Amino acid sequence: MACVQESIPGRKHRSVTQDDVAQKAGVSRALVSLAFRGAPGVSEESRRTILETARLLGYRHNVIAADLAAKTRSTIGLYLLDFRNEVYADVFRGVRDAVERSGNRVILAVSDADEPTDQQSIGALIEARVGVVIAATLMLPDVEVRALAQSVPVVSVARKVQGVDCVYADDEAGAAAATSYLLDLGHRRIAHITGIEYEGHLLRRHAYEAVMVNAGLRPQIVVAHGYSQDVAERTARGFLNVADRPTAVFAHNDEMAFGVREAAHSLGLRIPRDLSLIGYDNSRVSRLHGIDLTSVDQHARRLGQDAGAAALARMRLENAPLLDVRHKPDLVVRGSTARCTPRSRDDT
Amino acid sequence: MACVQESIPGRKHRSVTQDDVAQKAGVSRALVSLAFRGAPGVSEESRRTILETARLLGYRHNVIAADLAAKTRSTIGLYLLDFRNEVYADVFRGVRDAVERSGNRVILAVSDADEPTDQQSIGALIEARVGVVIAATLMLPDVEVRALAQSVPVVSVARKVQGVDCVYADDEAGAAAATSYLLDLGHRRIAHITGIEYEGHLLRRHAYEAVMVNAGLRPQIVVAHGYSQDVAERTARGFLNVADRPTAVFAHNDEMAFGVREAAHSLGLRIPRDLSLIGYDNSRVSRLHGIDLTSVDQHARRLGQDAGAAALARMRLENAPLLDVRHKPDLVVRGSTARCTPRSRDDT
DNA sequence: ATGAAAGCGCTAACAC
DNA sequence: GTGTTAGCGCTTTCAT
Repeated sequence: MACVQESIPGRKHRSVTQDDVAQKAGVSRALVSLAFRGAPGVSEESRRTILETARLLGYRHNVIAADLAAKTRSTIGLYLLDFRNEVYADVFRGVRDAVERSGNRVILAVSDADEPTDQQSIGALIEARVGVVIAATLMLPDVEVRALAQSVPVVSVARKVQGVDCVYADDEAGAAAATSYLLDLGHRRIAHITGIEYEGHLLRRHAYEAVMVNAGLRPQIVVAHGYSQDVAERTARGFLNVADRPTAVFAHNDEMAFGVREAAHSLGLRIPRDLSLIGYDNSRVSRLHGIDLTSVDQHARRLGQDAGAAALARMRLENAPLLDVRHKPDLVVRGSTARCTPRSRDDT
Repeated sequence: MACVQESIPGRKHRSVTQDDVAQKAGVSRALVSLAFRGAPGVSEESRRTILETARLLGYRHNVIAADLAAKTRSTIGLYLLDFRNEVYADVFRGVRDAVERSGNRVILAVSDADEPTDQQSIGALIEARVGVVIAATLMLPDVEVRALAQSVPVVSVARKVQGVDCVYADDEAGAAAATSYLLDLGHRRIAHITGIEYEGHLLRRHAYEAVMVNAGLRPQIVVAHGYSQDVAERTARGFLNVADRPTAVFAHNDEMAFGVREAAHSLGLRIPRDLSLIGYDNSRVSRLHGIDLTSVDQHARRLGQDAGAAALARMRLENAPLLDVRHKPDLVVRGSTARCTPRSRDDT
């Protein structure tokens, strides 16, 4: 959301300062500063007069200048991969839950799952002098993430990266559960649709492959040019429109599952009669009547909460031991999955 | 997302400064500063050496300190009412479209449509010394908004407020179109579900009332305790579960429409056979197969873009004339609305 | 074209 | 308890 170059100069201003308050109240700046932070060493009387005159003058504490003077950084930078995917709104809400009452600001950098801009976005956060970066989800290689972590502590959400704080769900377990469930329903031609490859997020794909191979089946992996509904829809129109199409699809996330769903419908395939479908994220939409999508819940809001807490902790103790929080995802079965029937498996 | 009180002190740091660069390059700080902003009055040679040593040292421009020194404010504060409602993610993306390449940061304050916290959230933005506040959507009374605008210029999105920059869609036109469409389909018992009252956002409701009264019909307005799907669902279970239930519902927004939809289904009512439904926002979900919700599009991303542009303009020219951008909303007809049949209108 | 000095609004030592 | 003195990292006159 920001970059170096030519910035609009910004609004000139003249605001009420601690000096103004000090003069009006007949005390020194320092005392005003102390009073305002509830620091000890200020008499009840002074404190009261100071706070009162401050209110009268419309003074507001300048956290920016305070950070500069104290050589601290109290703002948290939050990087979100994509706002079209509800899961990131959930992460945001989780972070907010955790940070809300702490008095720390959050500044945002949002990227795009079809054309990620991690480097640049995180750069902007660093430029804005954030104390910690919470990143959900980084597509950079692990080495690059560690490099970034040299400039500022990073809390990686939904992806494990060696060497930085991590909060994530067990993707392998989630993907394995989804794939196994489809196998149990009798499906044999099960495809997996995913997006651009990047280190550390091949876990779902690998787990799917492992389960398939283990069952003596041939994995069918379709790699789309991104992770959005649109991209998935275009891609799915291709691989669903063939004679030996899969009878079930496990999608990398709900967004992509929705794309597959739209494509299926436009091809006259009905879910789950002709095609079983599983998504990932258990988004609110997946729960709607008429959508009813079987999905894996990675409890994104919870991840956000933990990440927020981790960020605050990292702020206080620069050298605390690295965090590695792994949650267990849950498969939520709904109506988009059904037994494989002759109708769906018209080849056998 | 932030408040005054007891903030976590923040991370101590020690970063590379312009001083470091100046020393290493054998010039003065001032020159480094100039060089870095591409200001005139620096020889090509100096500029090159400075930029090069900066890169070597890993120097990053400190926009925070720069703003302080220059007495400017280059950060934009963005207030969003609720993240569960996709429309606000769209506004965000619009703002980003507009601000992206300008080099200005955006800091966020997100509230909750069921328990709004406008005052506090905007306060936090002011505390963070933003140059402009873009607010979507404020629930404060107009007077209060104008009061806030004393501290910092406000761009109101999706709501018209006299005395500040505004970017919004014509709610009366949108609501009238929706209501009229239901009338045209033969519906007579048309309910409108909306949330907590607040000044300036009664427009949809008023337009609905006007159209109904004009057609000689009795308006049925249901006021829920918020604007979310959950709240709407609970409320709808009540007013749909009666003998002379409405045959059509016009909801304040898509979120509420989804709530009504869930309630209807849980009561065994089918859409549109037993109940016609219209939402507001034309969200991505409304377009999904199986949802297919008739809705009014207020082009939220576009609103965000205009608001972002307005904010940047306001930063440069404090005293530019006030903006008042009104867009035309569009009714998008889908499958959730149908002619009123004896089946749905079992009373006539 | 370059440097010196002052100051943005605040905090942090240390003195009184 | 309260005031004084230095800065934080940067921009901005104003000299040179």
